[in-house]
Amino acid sequence: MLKITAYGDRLTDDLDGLNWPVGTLEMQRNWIGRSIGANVDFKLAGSNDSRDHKITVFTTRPDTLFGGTYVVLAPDHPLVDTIAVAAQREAIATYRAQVANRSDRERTEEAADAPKTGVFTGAYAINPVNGAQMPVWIADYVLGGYGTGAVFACPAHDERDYAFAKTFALPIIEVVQGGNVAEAAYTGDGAHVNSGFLDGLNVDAAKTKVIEFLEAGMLGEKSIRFRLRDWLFSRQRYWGEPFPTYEMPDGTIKCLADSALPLELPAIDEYKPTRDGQPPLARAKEWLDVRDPDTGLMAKRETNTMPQWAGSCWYYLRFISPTNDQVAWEPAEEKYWMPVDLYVGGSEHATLHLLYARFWHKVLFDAGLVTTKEPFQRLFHQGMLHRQSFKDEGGKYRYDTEVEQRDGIWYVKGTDIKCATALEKMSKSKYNVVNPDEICDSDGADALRLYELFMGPLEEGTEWETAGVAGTRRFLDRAWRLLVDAETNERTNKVGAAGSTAGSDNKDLERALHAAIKKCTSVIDDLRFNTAISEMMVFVNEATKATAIPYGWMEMFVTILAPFAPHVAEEMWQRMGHTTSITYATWPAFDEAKLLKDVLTIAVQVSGKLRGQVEVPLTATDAEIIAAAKADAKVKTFLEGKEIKREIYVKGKLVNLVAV
RNA sequence: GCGCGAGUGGCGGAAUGGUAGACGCGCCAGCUUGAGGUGCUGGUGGGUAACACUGUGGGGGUUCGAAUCCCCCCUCGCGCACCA
Repeated sequence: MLKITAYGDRLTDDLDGLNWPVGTLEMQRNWIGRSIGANVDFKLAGSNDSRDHKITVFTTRPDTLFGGTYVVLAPDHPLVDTIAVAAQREAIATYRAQVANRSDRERTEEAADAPKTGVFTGAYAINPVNGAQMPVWIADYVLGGYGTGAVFACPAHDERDYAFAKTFALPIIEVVQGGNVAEAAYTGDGAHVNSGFLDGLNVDAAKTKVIEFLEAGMLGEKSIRFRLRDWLFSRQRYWGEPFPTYEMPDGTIKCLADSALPLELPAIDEYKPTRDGQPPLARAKEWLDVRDPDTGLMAKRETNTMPQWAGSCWYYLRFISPTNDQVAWEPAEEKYWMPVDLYVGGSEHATLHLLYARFWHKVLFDAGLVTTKEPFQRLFHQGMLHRQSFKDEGGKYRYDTEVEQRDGIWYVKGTDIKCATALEKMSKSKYNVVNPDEICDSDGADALRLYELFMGPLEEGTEWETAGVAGTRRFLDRAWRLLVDAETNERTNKVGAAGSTAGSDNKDLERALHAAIKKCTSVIDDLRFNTAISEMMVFVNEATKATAIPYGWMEMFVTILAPFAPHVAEEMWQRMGHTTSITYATWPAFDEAKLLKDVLTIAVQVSGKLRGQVEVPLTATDAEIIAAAKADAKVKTFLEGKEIKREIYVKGKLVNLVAV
């Protein structure tokens, strides 16, 4: 077991400084599930309480103690047998049997207001805040494994307790104002009532005050609980890192000496557990026996292996010093590289790998082996590609090449076996993957890569459409032909020799170039590549129409294309006469001034509706622009007979004439 | 049930308070071609002869102006689920 719960607070609090998707941060918080509340002791009442038994409950709402009307134990709570009165024992036994019969599935599909079941134990507990006697019940909505396995119920302000109280006609006492407890539990904030020394306080203030009261009277204390459980870190499988430990005849566990590392998996004949239920490693009879160098005694190796996480929890650290086999990583390099600046990975890791790795990293931090408290500063989830899948009547998935459509219905080819279709994430097991090798063969790795980036925002995931690759392929072909004649495979003279400035009076082309540079520059940090590719397409479309392209402009274009289509860009770079890789080319700077047109095109609205467009010189004053807008023939017809109440000018964009 | 995210042409998607539909796929037309494909040029939300008009899941609101902000609802995806 690894004591991950000991890090629950830090794993929650340290999320605050991370640049992660908000949904993922939320999922981690929920998974760790920190609840801040109190443990409260309830003494047992009645004649049979000569023994010093008490029930400790955990609650996040100690402020509602005055509204407590009964206490519930989990059916398997150890006190049940002790406190149950004789008359109820049979009913309790029956109920426990019933609960044991319910499947996990049944249990987990239920919600807070699900129908409640339970049995009275016959015992009573005393409410520590007011001395009230409260019946003690058992019910399966209280879980033995969470908190203390016991709760006090305040039906007025908890949905589950409310449903239970209604079922068994238990009293409901309002202690927080704001809802209508005759109809439903009220879980919001409000002033306390019927609560003695808490009356008038809101929830937060009342919590603080009641915890002070409990602690002063030795009746309970503040308590933090986690939904997260400690981590069982062993598996009864072959394929996992073996634990470098062994068990001495007296049962003590020892670690292998450094000189005996690394411990490698032994070869075995069958990767299955043994007949008597031992893990597969128990099959390696000779490997199992090891002599303890200290005592000379024979000992047994551990047969469990580590789970898959053992490697994924620290591989990023090993990547820092991959060729050094003397240390796991070098401290100086760790200092230089850590934390990971950008981690791109699927959201399916949100609560497992990403939590486990953070935990290991914190343990290593406490041991002084890493210098950052968090491993992954920025996290980005790429979306998943989806594609149509086909499943035949027998439930077997089929490849798209195995099916055909007749009269709008899909069949397995040449048969009458119908197929259901669904849009699902691409997966080998769903037979709906597209083999990227085939696309590389037909259209090239650059066209494939470009299309994947062009499909939409990287984090969103979308439907794969193979036909779309044609678009990025066409774009690359067109870019290539700016430079190379398709027929002769020779340099075109559209782009002149190095230094050529022919075509530099083409303002539209220059604007498209600088717009593309600007976009490519900004999107690389944001990982929003799709719009950058659009801008490069605009440039290529413009350049295709141009008769000449200045050499320097072409160089800039090829440079910004390189990160997106490295192979084509590299070849274009060479064709332009370069002898060193484009990787070393300087990233071009864009010029804001070159993004401007010679004239401003101003949209003209009348009362918020677009009615015309006017072109004005860049030097026009606001007043001149508004005058030009009013003078537009089409605009005039909409102003006819109306009075202009307001004139709004949005710099460089539009004029809105509000007229009635 | 709770939490997070998303709904825009035939399709993928642009635009995050200022001309909705950039760019691409598909489709239509013209040129090129013996033909087909490729390539090039133009067109393509709906509606209309043309305008007016209409249009970003639905309803309401704020604003001179809303896909964008606010409120209610619907649908879909992901996660968690009787956690006291």
